[in-house]
Amino acid sequence: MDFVAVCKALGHPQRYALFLDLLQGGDSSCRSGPDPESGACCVVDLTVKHPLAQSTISHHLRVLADAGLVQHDRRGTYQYYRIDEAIWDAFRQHTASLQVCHGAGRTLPAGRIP
Amino acid sequence: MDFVAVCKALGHPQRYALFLDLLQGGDSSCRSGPDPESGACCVVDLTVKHPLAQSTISHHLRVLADAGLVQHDRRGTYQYYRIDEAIWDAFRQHTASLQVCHGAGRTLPAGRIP
DNA sequence: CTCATCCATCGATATATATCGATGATATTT
DNA sequence: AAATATCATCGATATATATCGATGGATGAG
Repeated sequence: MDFVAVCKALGHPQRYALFLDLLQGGDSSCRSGPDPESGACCVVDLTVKHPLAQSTISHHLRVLADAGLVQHDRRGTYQYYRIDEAIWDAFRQHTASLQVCHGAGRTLPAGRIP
Repeated sequence: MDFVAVCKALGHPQRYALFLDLLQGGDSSCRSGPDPESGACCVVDLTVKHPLAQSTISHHLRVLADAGLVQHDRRGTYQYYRIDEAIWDAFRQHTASLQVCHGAGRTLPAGRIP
């Protein structure tokens, strides 16, 4: 899991919106069949819900996939996108692990100190 | 806390490195005085540790500050940068709250389903 | 006062990104 | 086979970002 790459992928409003949509399993306006339980979304559905051209949606999904956040598989002419939970969990865990160091024992090197 | 803005700020390798440095309180090579406990870093220290021009470091710190991740205060000619823990905690909490929806009760609208 | 240091800002340049429309590949339907 | 639908890729363009060196303001030291 490349933390910086994931941040970069999520650091764009439209892409984050797509990501949220996938996180929520595409909700009610997604016709994702034949396995609605999987929470997958196809590109047309996303194109309907987001104010972007189809090619732009496709591009953003590719960026998310390159960052590892998203998987996809074909079913017929449809391409179903879904969150890669392992990567997302790894991201969340890494984020949780990054804490401000409150240690008091740091040594200061010699030099001009204001 | 603007999640997308924070992600964008962290979605750059050098900026992430600076962020980690600040998280760790600047560690031993930071002469951050007069309050080493505060975990603050001044720009020169960061310039020494990172392979970037001073103006570039300054720029990245500004991006981090604009995202709310980082605070700074002057002491003499030095400018001390530190993590804004409240914002960072909010980011971590928000990240933790974003989970894949495993709900099974989604409704499917009428339409062509492959 | 004068000099040196810290550092933000400016100007310039190269690279990257976002976005669209058009095109074409693949698969399904008729 | 022909028509239709999904979707990735391509080409083009506009905008944004990263990076540097130079400049100058502010502050502390001598």
